[in-house]
Amino acid sequence: MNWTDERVERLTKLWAEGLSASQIAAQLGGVSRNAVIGKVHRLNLPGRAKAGGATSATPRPAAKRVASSAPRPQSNFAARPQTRTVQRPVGATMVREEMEMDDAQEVAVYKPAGNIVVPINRKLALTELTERTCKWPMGDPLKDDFHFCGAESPDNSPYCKYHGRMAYQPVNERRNKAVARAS
DNA sequence: CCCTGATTCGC
DNA sequence: GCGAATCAGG
Repeated sequence: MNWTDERVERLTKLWAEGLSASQIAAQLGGVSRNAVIGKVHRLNLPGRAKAGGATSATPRPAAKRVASSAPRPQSNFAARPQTRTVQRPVGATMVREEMEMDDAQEVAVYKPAGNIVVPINRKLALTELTERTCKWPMGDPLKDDFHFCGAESPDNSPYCKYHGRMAYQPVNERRNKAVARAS
C-alpha cells in the first residue's frame, strides 16, 4: 500500500479532525496505526497537544531490533466471506440505509465499548451488510473503494469499536436471536 | 489489560 | 520513505 496523494490528503484531513491513528488506519485501510503515525511525523503534521501538564518529548529509548526472520503478518482484513447476506435491492434501499446511518450517528458514542471486542473494519459492500454489521460509510462514495465498516457485533452489543453505537438496528435483535436459536 | 502518540532504525 | 517494534503514558 503506497501513500498516494489522495491517501495522504485523507490522512491529513482525518488527523486534523482529531481522529486517532488507529481510527485513521481503519478508515484508510491497508495500513497499521504505526504506519499512520509514522507518516504523520514524516509529513511534519502537528502532533497531538497534551492536556495540561508539560508532558513532552518522550526521551528516546532506543528500540531493540529483533534479528528477524521477520514473520510479519499483515493484511488486516479478515477474509470477506460473508455468511449472512441480506437481500436488498441496492437502488431503492439506498435511501433507507442512509437514514439509518444518520440515526446511528446521532447517538454515536466515540469511545471504545468497554471490554467488548469487535472485529476491525471488514470493508463490506452495501449488499453485504446485515442487521448487526456496522454501517459506517468509509471512503469516497463516488469512487470504487467506497465501502462500509462492516464490523459485526459478536455478542449483540450495539457498539462498533471505532464507530460507537452504530447502526446495528436493535429492532432486529430479537429476530436474530431467534434465528440463532433455531440453527 | 485496553488504548494513545512518539521514537528508532532495519529494510 | 516506510512501518514494525518498542517505549512512555492515560
